[in-house]
Amino acid sequence: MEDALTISEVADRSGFAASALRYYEREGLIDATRTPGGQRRYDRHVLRTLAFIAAARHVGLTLDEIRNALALLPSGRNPTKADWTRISRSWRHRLDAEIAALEKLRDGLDGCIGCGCLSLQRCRLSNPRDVVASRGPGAVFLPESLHPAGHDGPR
Amino acid sequence: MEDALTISEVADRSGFAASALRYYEREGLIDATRTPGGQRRYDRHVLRTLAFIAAARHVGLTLDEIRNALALLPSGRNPTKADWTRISRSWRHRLDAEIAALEKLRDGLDGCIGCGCLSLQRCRLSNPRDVVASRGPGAVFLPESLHPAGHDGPR
DNA sequence: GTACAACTTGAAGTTGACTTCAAGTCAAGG
DNA sequence: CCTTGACTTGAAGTCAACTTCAAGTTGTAC
Repeated sequence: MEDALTISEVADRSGFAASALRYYEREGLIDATRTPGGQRRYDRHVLRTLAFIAAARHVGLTLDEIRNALALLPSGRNPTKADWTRISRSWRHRLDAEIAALEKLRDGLDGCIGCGCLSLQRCRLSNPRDVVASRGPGAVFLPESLHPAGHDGPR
Repeated sequence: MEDALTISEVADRSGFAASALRYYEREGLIDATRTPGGQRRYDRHVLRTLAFIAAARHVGLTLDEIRNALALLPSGRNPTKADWTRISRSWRHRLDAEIAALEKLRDGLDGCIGCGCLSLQRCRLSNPRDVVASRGPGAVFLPESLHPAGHDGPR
């Protein structure tokens, strides 16, 4: 069958580096069969999974979250359109939340930093929950909906 | 003068861990004077800078970018409202761009993954720049293999 | 004047998502 | 059969943005 793709073919077609594909396999996000000699061979099916992973990473999901999402796919049969729709639906919420948070931040800019009132005590920009850190280390400010800096796509 | 804050006071008031404040100082984002014994003392002014840093991190700027932004502030006098406005203006663009990208992604979800057409060749979700490797032979992995399941609309 | 919390430093550790490397093995064309 | 490029592995390196640690010093309350 012509279904068997080598790792470099998958790399070329998916845009992921071969090393990333091996990493994803170790992490349990994709799988591959092996030739008698031990080299990986991929079903074309993996390209769709990789497209999903790329989009999910784009949205800011961690590999851990993506693994969980992929676990919702049926293991036996090929995923249907409804399957993909179901697991991508949660992104909607995440995206909506992120967009809302960013818009709030943007609108806050004009009223808060823009007006020069940037105050730790009052400003919801820098202290959105008005919670002063007695909580754990770091990242007190960042609502979870926002992905931290260093948002890099694949490759 | 009551302007001199210890590192733990600044930590409490800003929400940053003391270790982060030392790190930011090493990285040139904030500065501190020293007691004769070598302990840090901060001007209250630093709280505003930290609020700026927190908000900027929130937007997704790297410390490097933030350092550059802070460099635009006048070094001698206290920053005025106009100064903060000026350097935060670029965030507007960044935020607008991020929001636009997320909205595009979200809207793409319904049309792209949502409809089950998730295709590496065409989908702007996974292939946002429309950079296609060699225009391969046709629809290699278009959802022929997928069940033509009932049309469940988005949402 | 002493106890003790708060502070100091440099170095090393952490996390996530990979990449790079070294040294060896496999697959396919001629 | 031979060559050559693609592939394999585990280990180690990278990056940002910190945190943690160990060992020693300072500030201040009593």
